[in-house]
This record gives sequence, C-alpha cells and structure tokens, in this order.
Amino acid sequence: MNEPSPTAGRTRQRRKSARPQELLDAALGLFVEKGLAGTRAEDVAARAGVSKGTLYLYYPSKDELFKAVVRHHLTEVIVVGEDLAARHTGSAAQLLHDLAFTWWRRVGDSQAAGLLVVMLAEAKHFPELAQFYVDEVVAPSHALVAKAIQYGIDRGEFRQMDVMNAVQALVAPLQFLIIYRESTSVCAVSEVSLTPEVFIHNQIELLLHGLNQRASGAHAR
Amino acid sequence: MNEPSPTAGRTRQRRKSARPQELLDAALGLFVEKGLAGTRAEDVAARAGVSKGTLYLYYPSKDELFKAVVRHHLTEVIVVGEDLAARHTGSAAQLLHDLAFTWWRRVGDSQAAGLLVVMLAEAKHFPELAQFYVDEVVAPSHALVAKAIQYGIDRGEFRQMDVMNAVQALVAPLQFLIIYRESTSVCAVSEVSLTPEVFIHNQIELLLHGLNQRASGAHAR
Amino acid sequence: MNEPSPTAGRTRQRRKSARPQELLDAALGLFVEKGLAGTRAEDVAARAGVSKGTLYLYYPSKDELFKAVVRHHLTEVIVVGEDLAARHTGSAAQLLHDLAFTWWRRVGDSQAAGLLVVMLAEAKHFPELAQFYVDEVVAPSHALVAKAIQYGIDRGEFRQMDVMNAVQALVAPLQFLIIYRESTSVCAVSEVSLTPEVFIHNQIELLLHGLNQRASGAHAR
Amino acid sequence: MNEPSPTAGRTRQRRKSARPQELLDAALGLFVEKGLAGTRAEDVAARAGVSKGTLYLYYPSKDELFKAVVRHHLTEVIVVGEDLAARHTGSAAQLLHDLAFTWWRRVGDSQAAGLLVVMLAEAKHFPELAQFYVDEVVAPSHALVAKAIQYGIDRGEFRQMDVMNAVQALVAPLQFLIIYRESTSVCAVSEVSLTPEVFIHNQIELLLHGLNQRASGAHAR
DNA sequence: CATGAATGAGAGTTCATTCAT
DNA sequence: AATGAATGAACTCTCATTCAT
Repeated sequence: MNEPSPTAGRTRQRRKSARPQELLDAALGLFVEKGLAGTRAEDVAARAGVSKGTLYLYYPSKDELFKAVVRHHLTEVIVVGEDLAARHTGSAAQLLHDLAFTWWRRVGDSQAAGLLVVMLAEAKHFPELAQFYVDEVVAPSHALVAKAIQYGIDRGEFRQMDVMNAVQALVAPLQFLIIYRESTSVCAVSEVSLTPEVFIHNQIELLLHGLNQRASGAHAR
Repeated sequence: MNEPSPTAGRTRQRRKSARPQELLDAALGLFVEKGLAGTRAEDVAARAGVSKGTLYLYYPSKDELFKAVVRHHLTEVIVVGEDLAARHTGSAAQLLHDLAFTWWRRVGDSQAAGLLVVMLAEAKHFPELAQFYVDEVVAPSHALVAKAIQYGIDRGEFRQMDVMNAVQALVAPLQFLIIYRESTSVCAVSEVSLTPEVFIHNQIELLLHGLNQRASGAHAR
Repeated sequence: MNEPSPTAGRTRQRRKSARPQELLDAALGLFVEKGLAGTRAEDVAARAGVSKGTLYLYYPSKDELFKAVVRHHLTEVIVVGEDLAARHTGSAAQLLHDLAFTWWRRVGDSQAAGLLVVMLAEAKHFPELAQFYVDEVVAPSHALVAKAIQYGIDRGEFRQMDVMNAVQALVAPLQFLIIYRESTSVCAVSEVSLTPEVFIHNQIELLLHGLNQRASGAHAR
Repeated sequence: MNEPSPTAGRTRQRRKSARPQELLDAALGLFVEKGLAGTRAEDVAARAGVSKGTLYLYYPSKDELFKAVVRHHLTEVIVVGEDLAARHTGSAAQLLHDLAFTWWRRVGDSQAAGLLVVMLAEAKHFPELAQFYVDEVVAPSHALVAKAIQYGIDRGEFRQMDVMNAVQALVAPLQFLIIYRESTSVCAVSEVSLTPEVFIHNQIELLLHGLNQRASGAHAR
C-alpha cells in the first residue's frame, strides 16, 4: 500500500558520525538567538533534524550541550592559537596580530561570537557554567595572550608593563565590539548602523583628536 | 468558596505608600542578580517582605514590574539630565562632564547599572521589552547627549562632526565599563581586580603610548 | 489646604439602611451578567459604591450573598403569591392567572429572571446552592401552584389529573421562555429576534396547524 | 536544570492513537459535570489516566480542548445530518423525523446533551467560545433544518411559512427538554421523575385539552 | 541507535476572604 | 461602620528529562 518514500531511507541513515556536529551547530544557533534559558531542548533537536530523545543520547543535559558548544567553538580556537604561538618565530607584534586575526576570523566574525553575549547575560544565573567558561575559555585565552606579551618583553621588543593589565586592554575592545554588534537593538537607536570598522575608527579618532576645535587634521568620520 | 488559610494575616502591615518603592528595590536587586526570566515573582515579593499577591496589587505583571524598575532607575535620571541641560550656561565640555558625572553617580555607580546588562542579555527573548527600553532609555539619552554636542558645535567650541557617531563614541566606553564590572566573572580571571579608574587609565595609556619600547607618541593596536 | 469637597460627607453617610439593598441590586446585576463563578466580590462592592470589606460586613461570603439575592428576588414573590392565594375567592382559573401574572411582572419580566438561568447553569457546580434553591424557591412555588390546581379540582372546576405533572406543564413554558430570552446568543442565530409574543405565537400556531398544507386541525409536532 | 522527579515514569504507556479519544471522553464528562471554569485540566488528565502534561500534548489549551469536545460531539452529528439530507428522497416530514431521531440518539440522549447546558452557563464569560459555538453548532444545525423545511415547502408538502421561525419552533422543545433533564434538581422537586416521553405527552395533552373539565378524552397522566 | 509519548515540578496570575486601622 | 492592603491556595500552562518500544 504505502510505497516507501524514495528519500526516507536516505535521510534516516545519514552518517551517524555527523550527528554531534549537527546538534552542536543547531545548538549554537539557538543559544545565540534565544539565550540559554530561552532555548528549548526540543527546538535544538528539531533544528538538527532529529528527535528530542536523540539529543539526550549525545548530550546528557542542556547544560552539557551548552558546554560542548563552548568547547567546540571557543576552546578549540585557543588550542589553535597555542599551536600558533608554539611554532612562532619572529616579532611579538606579528604573533599578537596573528592571534587576533585568527580569533577574529574563527570567532569574532562568526556566529560563535554570540556566545560571549550569552555568557555575559546568563553567567549570574548559572554560576557553574560561568566557572566552566572561565576555566575553559577566559583563563586559557588570557594566558595565551599574556605569554605573547611576555615574549615581546623578554626579547626587548615591548617595554616593561603589567602584563595582565595589558591583556585586558587588548581583549576588552574586541569583546565590546562583539557585544555592541550583537545587541545593537538595545545599545543604539536603529538609524545608526554600526560597522566594526566605523566603530573602531570613531573611537580612535575621538581619543586622538578629541572634540576640540583645535584638533589639527581631525574629522571623526 | 475558596477556604481562606487559617493562619492568614499574622504579620500584616499597613504601609501602602512605601510599598511601591520597596517592591521596586527588591525587584531591581533580583533582576540584576538573576535576570528577567530568572527572577520569580514570589521572590521579589518575599524580598520586599510581602506575599506574592501583594506584588500584583501594585504591578499587574512581571513585565510591568520590570518596566517600572527601568522607569524609576533609568528614565528618571534622564529627566534630571534634561533639566540640567536646559538650565546650563557655559561650555559644552562642562555640560558633557556634568551629564556624565550625574549619570555615573545615579546609575553607573549604583545597582541600577546592572539593568544595562540585563537588557543586553534578555533583549532577544522579550522583544516588546527591548522596544520599551529603546524608546524610554536609549533614544532619550542619546538625544540628550546629541543636543549637548550640537550645542558645542553651534557655539564654536567643538569642530564639525557627525553628531550621532560622536554620541556612540562617548556612550560606548561607559557602557562597556559597566558591562565589564558587572561580569568580571566571565570577562576576566578573578585575580585581576578592575577598578574603573585603572581601567580607563589603562585604555588611554595604551592607546597613547602603545606597546612599543620607544613610546614616541605612537599609537599601537 | 484641602478644602473638603462639598459632596464628600454626603456621599459617605448615605443611609446605612439602604446598603443591603444596594448590594443586593449590584449583586443581582452581576450574577445575571457574569454568572456565579464569574462574579467577583470586588466588582459587586464597586458597583454598589462601597469597598470590598463592606460587602463582607453585610454578607459573610459570596454564597450567602447569592442566597440573599435569591431570597430577595425569588422567595419574596412567592410569599406574595401565597397571600394572594390565601385571600383568593372565585375561580381557580382566575387564581392561576393572577399568580402567573404577578410572577411575570415581578420576576419573569425583570432582571431577576436571569437567576433562573444562573441556577440552571451552575447548579451542578454548587450543589449546596442548588439544594437551597430547591428548598426556597422550587418547592414552595410548585406547592403554591399545586394548591391552586387542587383548589380547582376540589371545587369541580378542573377535571381530575396528576397535580404535580400539571404543575410542571404550567411552569415549564415560562421557564423556557426566560431561558430563551436570556441566552439568545447560544440558542439562536442573531438575525432572528425572538420576542416572547412571537415565540409563543409560533409555538401554538405550529402545534395547532402543523406543517401540513391542509391545516385541517391536525397537530404535527 | 529542572531536576526530574525520581519517581517519574512508573506506569508509562504507549497508546498515542487512543489518547485523543480518551481525553475527549474524560473532558466531556467533566465539562458536563463541573462546567468549563469548574473543570481543572489536571482532573481531565487524571480521568483519562494520564498526567497533566500529556493533556497539553494533544490540546494546546483548555479552551481548545473544549472546542474539540464540541466539535467531536456536536458538530460531527450535524455533518451526519447533512449527509442524510443530501441523500434523502421522499417526504420532508420523513426527513425531519430522521434528522431529529438521529440527533436525539447521538446527542440528546447521550452525555453530550450536557454541553448545551454548559454553553448556557458559560457563554457570557467566554464570548469567544460562544461565538465558536454559534458558528460551529447553532448556525449549521439551524441551516440544516431550514433546508429540510424549505424542501418541504418547495415540493408542496408544507404550507408557506417563515422558515426561520419554524426552525426555532422545532428546535426549541428539544433544547428545553435537555435543559430540563440536565437540571431536574433545580427545575423540579426530586420526587417527580421526568422522562422525555412523559414530558412531551404532558405538554401536548395540556395544550390540546387544556385544564378544563369539558376536555373530551383527556388524561394528563 | 532512534523515537516521541509521557511525566511532574514549577512559574505567573487571580481572587475570596481577613483584619488593622 | 467602613476601608482597602494583604494573604495564599488554586489554577493554567511549560519544558527538561526519561524510557518503552
């Protein structure tokens, strides 16, 4: 009676090895769109094209799913950075540039950037997750940048300075850039479209030239 | 029809006029600590020392309670700023300073600053609230700063510039400062204690002197 | 500073003796409009122009309030009928006519008629009230009509018949008429406006003439 | 995040296909017994032998559940009637008889009859539901009867008459019969057991013969 | 491995009733 | 007598998680 749909079998036995990745992608999208509390397990499963039960086959809870997303999208790029640093020879400035560029391409300029905002948002309500995030992401990435700066100091390229403060100063603008972009709705009125380039340019321009009339060749965009 | 509880009304009090303020205070604390979704109506009531039902006597829903908190803590200070601007005579620089200082004392340096992070966090899940926030807080405060800058331009104190971009550039660091402080846990490893003064100092220092050995007025990054 | 409003004192000390009546009127209106469960104690108080607490000063619960409404509007007219019957001399037909006419003017054609529908609708959910209604209204009124019929039989005016069945047969159409009028919304499509006269006329017409072409005194149903 | 109950899933069953019907049956019973507002979702679930959550798996709200009950028990029989009418050949009188008989067996003489009373009770508090009922039940059923009468007129079997009035006249007694039976408690003292047959007989007998002595072969049972 | 029906604790909201003033 | 602030039980609906198939 029922002819089996020609695509039925095919869909079902998709490579099982792809499942975790598909779930992670679906979860990333939803966590970024709706936040941690706002994402329903069923929606993740649906977006990944599997049933609710299957999700729990791979990740034992929503928390663990979120951790897996963080590991996949934020921790792994740190490992890449550590490799980069380990193999690096040459100027510390170049290393810092490479690290930032790599991070920007893989995280800052991707959907994963939204995870920063999610953590910002929900850290207080899920302290255990916040701790996990600090241990897995914040501490290692800060350590990595610190090492690069220390390397610059050690080789006489950079002046003496408080390393951790320098790390903050380097990292903070990138974070803020992302937060800003992810939350235009509540940070800026809609008419102003903020692109990263314009934003950075404005910040620097203003700090250098100030608002004053006498500012030499100034034009804040 | 509904049997009343036999233990009802033990510690009933009559403080109607104080109630709204008490509830607002309790709500601010909890919203900042636990977010919008994470705050239970009953907890707000309990912290204010009243029962769940009493909360609903004053605010018809959790959303309205939140709006009231925003109005009380964020909108009112804008009105103060508008008064300030209306009465101001003298330099635009002084006006901007006064506005920033007033805001910092009343919002930035108070518990209410946490509301910025809450909005950042939950804007996506409560679009109506996000719109309310933009209408009641973002747009008016930007307009206020814009007016101050325009005043500076008009009186020849400031150079010509795109006003809205300048607003962003002025407001952004304050926002970031707050976000940073409210979320140290997920932005920085705990050993580094970030004070506003140190943070601002570091930012400027680095932008002016850069990381380079020959701090020859260059700007790195 | 505050001049006392000239009407304030007057409003407050309205004759206290009028309170119960005002509450009863307000309650009747709301019970009929919104049903028993659908009427809120506060609304009754508000419509009567007093505070919630005052309502409970006069009636200890919503149930008792409803009972008072029933007593006032349905029981009292029965007492009037009993007086009528006690004083009646003459034909039983005339007595029945007087009873029906009195009832119709005082109940059937007034807002109180809605109470029948309320009882019909909610009797199951408030068994104690149903019992009260039977004891206070149904039984006495049926007894009254029964006595009138029995009187007719006894004096040879009416034929022998089962008295209680006759009571039903007399009472039912009146009830139905009321139900119909009170519930047009769910009994008839709106285009048909049903007036009691038209309704009765139609019923009889149809019963006498039937649907048949040859209206030969046949009685179709 | 939500700790699952440790005792969960003891007696879980898998009967998806049967569930809607079981829930509908349970809901019909409770709605008829306790009314719409008086029926708790949890009780419906319990009577169907499932948990609260399961009910919401099948019906998204109590309102929708009620609508489904109405559709299942009242609308479907109208469809049956429409089929009957479409296929009918022969006298209009026979068609009306068939329609009435079908309806009586499937609705009037079943638990579903109680829904009429429920609608009577709650139409005022749930206007949307009242509209739904009129659209889904009252209007179609009246249209169906109207068509049958018109058919009789067209084929010369019935005399000219106002069709909608005739519909009312036919439908009203059936409605009243049901209301009466469902609410014996508040319509009649309990000793009188009212059967439909007796009720109808009494009505007709009385209308035909009246109460008068001269009525020929009368016997109002 | 995969499914999805089932569970039940928990959250927001309403309202009859109480009682200090 | 009158007020109206306060109470808390009850009710609807959600969703993370389980487990029989």
